[in-house]
Amino acid sequence: MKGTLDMLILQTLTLQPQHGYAIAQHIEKLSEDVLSIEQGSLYPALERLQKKGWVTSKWGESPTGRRARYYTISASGRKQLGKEISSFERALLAIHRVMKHA
Amino acid sequence: MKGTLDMLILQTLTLQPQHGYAIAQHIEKLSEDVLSIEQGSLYPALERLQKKGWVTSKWGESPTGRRARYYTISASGRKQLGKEISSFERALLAIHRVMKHA
DNA sequence: CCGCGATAGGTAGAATATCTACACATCACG
DNA sequence: CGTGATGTGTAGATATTCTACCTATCGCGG
Repeated sequence: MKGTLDMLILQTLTLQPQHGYAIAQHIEKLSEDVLSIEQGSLYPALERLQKKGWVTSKWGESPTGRRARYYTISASGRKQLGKEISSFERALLAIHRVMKHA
Repeated sequence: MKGTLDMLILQTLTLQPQHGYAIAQHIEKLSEDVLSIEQGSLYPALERLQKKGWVTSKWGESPTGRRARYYTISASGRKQLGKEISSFERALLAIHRVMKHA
């Protein structure tokens, strides 16, 4: 699904700060492999979110001992997430109205 | 919503053959003005659908007496619509699983 | 009669998002 | 020693959509 990556990432980060690779794995696993987050989408998306101030990041160490950049959702990020969820649901309802005939 | 325009157009054409302007109006009205189909998206999309063989078109006359190109969904278009609906629903479920926590 | 909004079709170019395909590095395991 | 998993990232192509135009006809109010 196009245009939902930011929302999915932000949602994932509400659980806990995570590094990029883990975010992608989390989403793929929860979606039962329906959604796949390519690296070429993931990292630009994370940069985008950071540039907008919706996430912050710092270098850390992953559970496997490797260097990893941990992302944390900010207050404005949570606000943005709320907006994205409601506009997503709004659009969904609208599509539903068109598709379910009438 | 990105990537759903083709589906919405094809769905609209299952009701009856229609010209571009009417398709856009139909979708906008049914969606209660949540979705808006810009001409710059609509006509390229119709060309795309035609190139793929999912719709056919011919010149006709609109109820207001103006020249208008009428689009009709083809058999392969209906097949494609089915595919798009199921992949849409599949993706939707996947997103739901990610968003509704877990 | 004249202008304007609605109806109808269309294009050009920019912006955006995503994907494919790389490159790099470390670690564990066979 | 090689391969797959973990981890970050970039370059370039592709696709879709949007903004902003252009053309033309019709009906209506002033």
